[in-house]
Amino acid sequence: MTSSTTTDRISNTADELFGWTELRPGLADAIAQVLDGRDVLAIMPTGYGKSAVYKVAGALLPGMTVVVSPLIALQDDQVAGIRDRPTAPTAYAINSAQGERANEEAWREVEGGRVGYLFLSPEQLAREDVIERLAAASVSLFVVDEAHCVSSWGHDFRPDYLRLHDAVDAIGRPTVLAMTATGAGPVRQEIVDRLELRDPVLISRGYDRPNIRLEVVRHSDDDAKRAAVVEDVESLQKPGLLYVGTRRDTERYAEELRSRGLRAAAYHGGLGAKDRRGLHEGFRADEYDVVVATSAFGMGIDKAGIRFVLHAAVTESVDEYYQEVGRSGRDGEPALARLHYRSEDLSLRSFFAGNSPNRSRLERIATALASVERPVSAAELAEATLLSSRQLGPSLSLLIDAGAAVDGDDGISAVSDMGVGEAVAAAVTQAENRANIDESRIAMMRSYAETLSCRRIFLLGYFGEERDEPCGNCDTCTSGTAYEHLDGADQDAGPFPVDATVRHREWGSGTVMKVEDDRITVFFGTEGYRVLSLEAIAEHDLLERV
DNA sequence: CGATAACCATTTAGATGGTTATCGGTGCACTAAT
Repeated sequence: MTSSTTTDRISNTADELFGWTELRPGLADAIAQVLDGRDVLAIMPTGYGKSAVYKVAGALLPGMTVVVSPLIALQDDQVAGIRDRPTAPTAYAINSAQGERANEEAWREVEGGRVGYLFLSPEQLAREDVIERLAAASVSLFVVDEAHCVSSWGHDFRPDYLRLHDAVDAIGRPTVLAMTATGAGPVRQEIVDRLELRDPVLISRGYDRPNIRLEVVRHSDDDAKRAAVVEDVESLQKPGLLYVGTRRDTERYAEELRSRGLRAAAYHGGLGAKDRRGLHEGFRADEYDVVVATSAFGMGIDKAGIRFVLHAAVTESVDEYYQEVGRSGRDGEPALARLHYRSEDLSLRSFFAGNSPNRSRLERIATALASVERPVSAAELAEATLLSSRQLGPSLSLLIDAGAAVDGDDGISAVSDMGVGEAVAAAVTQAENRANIDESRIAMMRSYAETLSCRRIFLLGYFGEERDEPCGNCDTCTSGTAYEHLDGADQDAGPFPVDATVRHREWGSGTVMKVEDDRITVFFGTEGYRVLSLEAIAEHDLLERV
């Protein structure tokens, strides 16, 4: 429990080492819980100062703090930020970009016990040599920054995110702190499950951003949409961000905007590291009116005065949308989040969601697992199947998630009573489930774009915060339709309240995410978000509460 | 799925319309060639 001495130590350390005279609500609480040895999932908006949690807690704990950070550029910023405070404990990063010599120097400091914070990518933590050296050091706090990456990137793009719990165990199971700016219930649950957090404390602050005006403009014609987007950027107060769906569109829009005399730059993952850094810094220094970007632009952008975030294409989920939108108006001044929506744009997202699994790869892995006598490491398995770790990762996690392979303490093994054919079939089903979930997340994005209700009620409801009154600062409130479609009312009424666990005849168990007059939205583990009408539920006895 | 590039044919040489093919996001780490 938080004693006054703990409170004092926290505020003294925050002040003396980092110069913070006051910590925002929730931060001191999170620090106290970490010091108490509790795992913590902290959900706070970017710019809230949540890094203070691991900085202060890490300074007060005896050993080293390991921080898992998704981008090397982010690690550089974080290290530089800490080094700017001479009184703070020493910070180092270890990654492929800074060369052998710098890495070895960092390791020497780690071994000498002189490092306060060590920043690593999940890929580093998948290396055996890294784990051995960390296990020899004394790590007392393990931080997963931008923890939503576990859910959004772990499955296929960066599978090492799903194996972080192994790293935590192997270095002596320090306290785990996961932090992110956003996450609906299912995302939070996945973070907790995947990182294997133990009875975690959830600390969530500041979801609502009342100064951001929410708008959606619907289009049927692509050219008309493009024209409207360009016109918006011209007329709105700068600086701002324009998110588009493809790399090509970043160039196209940026060029068009430049031809109209605006300082516009295109940003996407295909640019070199140098260009990317230059653009970040230029944007921070107000050298651009607008950056036109794919979803690559964002994490680590800590700029207070962004006046608008426009979307010329829908995102893959409401989670991602809110994260991108949340980059505006961080100074508390009015800002605009406007989505230019065409239902056709959803198809690009569906294309990305529908990657079918590689059967022959699954077969090779399942065959190899069936033939080994003892549990093997992922590296051994890669060798045995002649697959690169990158090819192996996604297929392997499918097999594990499908229950066709076991990821135990001493390695990965097959499930004895399951044949190769059966294992592959289970993994394929698992992939279909995942595609269903991705598809349902896109469907929720469609719902947001097409709702006539108050958009803020919709968004906050999606993130599990109740609100009954229309916000007055979105387009549906202004047009009046929000007052004719009151979603948020009567949330507690009815047989299936929000957060209730339910069981569907076909889809298994799920959680009620949202309640409306005549229907409810439920998140199912295998299907994702589904909207069910209360009438149909009653008529066919579809759902029971458990 | 949808946008666009590439290709092809055409009541004759440049431009148009139709069909087919291709591509689309997010980053770590590592390697090989400069």
